[in-house]
Amino acid sequence: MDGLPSILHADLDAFYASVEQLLDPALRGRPIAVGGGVVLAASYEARRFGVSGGMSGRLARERCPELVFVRGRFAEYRRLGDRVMEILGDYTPAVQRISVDEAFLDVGGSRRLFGEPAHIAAQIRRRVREEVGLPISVGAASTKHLAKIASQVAKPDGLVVVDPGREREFLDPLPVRLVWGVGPATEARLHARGVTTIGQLARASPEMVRGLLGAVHGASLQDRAGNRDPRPVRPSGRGRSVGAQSAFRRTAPTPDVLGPVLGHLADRVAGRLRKADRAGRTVTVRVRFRDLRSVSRARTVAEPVSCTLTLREIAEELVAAALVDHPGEREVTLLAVSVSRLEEHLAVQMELPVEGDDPHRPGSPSGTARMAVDRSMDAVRRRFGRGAVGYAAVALSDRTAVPDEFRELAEHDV
DNA sequence: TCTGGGGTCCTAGGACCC
DNA sequence: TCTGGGGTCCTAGGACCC
Repeated sequence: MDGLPSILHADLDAFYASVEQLLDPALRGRPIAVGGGVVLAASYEARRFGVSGGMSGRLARERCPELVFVRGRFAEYRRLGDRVMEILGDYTPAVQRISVDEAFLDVGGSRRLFGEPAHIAAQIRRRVREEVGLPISVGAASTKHLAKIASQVAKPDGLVVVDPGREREFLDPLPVRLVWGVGPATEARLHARGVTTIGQLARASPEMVRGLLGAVHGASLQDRAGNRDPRPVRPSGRGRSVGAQSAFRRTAPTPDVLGPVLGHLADRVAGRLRKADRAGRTVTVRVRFRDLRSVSRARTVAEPVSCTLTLREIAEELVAAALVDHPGEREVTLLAVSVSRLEEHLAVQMELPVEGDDPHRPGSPSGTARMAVDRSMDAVRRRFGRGAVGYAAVALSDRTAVPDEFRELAEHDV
């Protein structure tokens, strides 16, 4: 798949930490971590000490005694990420945003206006630096996958253009871990077969790779390694599921403790669904035990759910079922609730007369009462913010608690 | 390093239908 | 009576990504 390098991948460097250093000059050049109990992001200065995202704050401090912790200004991350995306949008409408700080662009149609892709990439980097004040790395190549690898190689604060005809030369010596879809488990299996570079994966026997990793996964990884994965840049679609989870210290799984946690999670999930005028038919819960093993239970219902109380009840039943199946587990460390098989579903709807009183039906008398509760909560929140009313965030989580603003940054569009 | 929170996709196997 | 074979929907778990 040699061709003109018209795909760009733009990725802000150590985004949260860079924003903090931008907003507070005293932090520049110093090792900083965003977060407290858990490191949500680390500056490059901190990474040199072995500090990385997901690490406990205590370990990070051990590795880097002069590490500066900052709380995190999440609204600023959203605002500055949006400004960067606006700059990208100046060069093409074909922008596929992957997360708050990362996007693909197809600039194939932008040559006449803005010049060659390499030139556009350089302009983007300069404008983001001058107009926003942040470092951004860009990769330019003939495919999304190759552009993404190029931007990773370019970091920090660099530009890598993979010229047509030189794709193999660029790709072959790189570690196989850089292939999109190769995580720790796949990497270990490939290493066990002596496959450590992308070139080796590209040239390995397809039978061996498919036997090792499964037909579909194996074939797609080899396509990527061989640069035969021509997926187009397309503006991101709507999400397929909505979920929320909460980790906490070891807790005996009694209904009086887990009920409020599930109420809070159901409220977050159902509130987002209603805001997007959607509802879903499959409810899934996940329960994690002390040893970090987890189990899930799911139920698909006939009528799409977006009501907080209904979701909470289903979640409670599923969690109870999971616990019954694992009677030996005396402590729980995480609960998750998610809703999938989403459908369009206007949150404000007519009261439909139906016989019986199944509260799970939106038109039933008690179903209508439930919706009225949701609607008035939603209205109060629209005026006064999410924290104004509702299920209190549960205080089970102390050290590991992550602020709601951070959760919102990770949310995909529903 | 014992691990936060948001997602996606894939697979195997069972239930059920024709 | 026992049987083939395909399709769909669903559940549980795993791997991966940002």
